[in-house]
Amino acid sequence: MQQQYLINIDYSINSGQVFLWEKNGDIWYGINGADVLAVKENPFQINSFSQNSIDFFREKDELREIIQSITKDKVVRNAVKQFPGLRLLRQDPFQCYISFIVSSNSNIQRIKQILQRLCKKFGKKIIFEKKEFFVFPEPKKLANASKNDLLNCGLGYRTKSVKKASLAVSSGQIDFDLLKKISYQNAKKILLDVYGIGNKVADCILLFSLEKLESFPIDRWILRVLEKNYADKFRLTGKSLTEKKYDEMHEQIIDHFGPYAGYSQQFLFKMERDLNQKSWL
DNA sequence: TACTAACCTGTACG
DNA sequence: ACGTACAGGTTAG
Repeated sequence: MQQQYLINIDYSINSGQVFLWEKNGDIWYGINGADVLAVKENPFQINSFSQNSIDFFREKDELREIIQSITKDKVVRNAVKQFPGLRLLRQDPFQCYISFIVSSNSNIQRIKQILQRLCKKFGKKIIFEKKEFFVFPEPKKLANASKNDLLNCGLGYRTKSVKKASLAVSSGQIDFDLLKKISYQNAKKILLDVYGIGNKVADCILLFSLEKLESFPIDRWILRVLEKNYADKFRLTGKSLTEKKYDEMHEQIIDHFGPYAGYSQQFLFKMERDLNQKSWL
């Protein structure tokens, strides 16, 4: 019964958490901050340019306990069964932060395109396993970028958000190490002060890069899952998700799914998008 | 407090 | 082909 706690790289990469990944043969290559990762399965193996081990695939998570904890109903049970080995990923915080600011009102293909352009224009070029990569730019670099250069990356109206958010980091207003240490609620409050970050984006950053596993990003896909399967359980009044409603819903979600709710979100999200045959990377 | 339109831009439909 | 809607949301009013 250990089998189901192995890691499935395809599921994990293709679940909307990351954008700067490419598959080459049976090896996935991905940008993670200033680092480049190379990953393959059977057996699972990960190499990195930096040689630092950051447990990107959260191999040390107690999946057995987590899965048991989130399996509170048959919907999650099905999703977990359908995607064995799907993992949350531990991302570089700054890259994650910018990625999800860029994701607003956009789609995966375009998000990827924009982020690739940012890397190419502002990131350092490195050679890893005989291949050329452009890593993710440093906060300072994006904070100092000209409006025009950013626009040329395809950011559109998100240019202002990216610039301000980068400045917030380079100036020290946003300190990811600190955010990791404090509570979910407090860290979220701080993130929400940044222009361009709302509830959903904040929750993505907290879940995917700041160790807040109780975070449960609610986007239109998850909303669909909840409406379809949990209409009786969670209050879903009205059309739009106002800030207050988002908070209320999160509270009900934690009550139901527990402290690892973020993992349940990832399974449900993956399931719903696959069901609708939406494309990934 | 609750609700809506507007927002850059590429791409998928009709 | 060519216009229009829509995309993992946020902000301003």
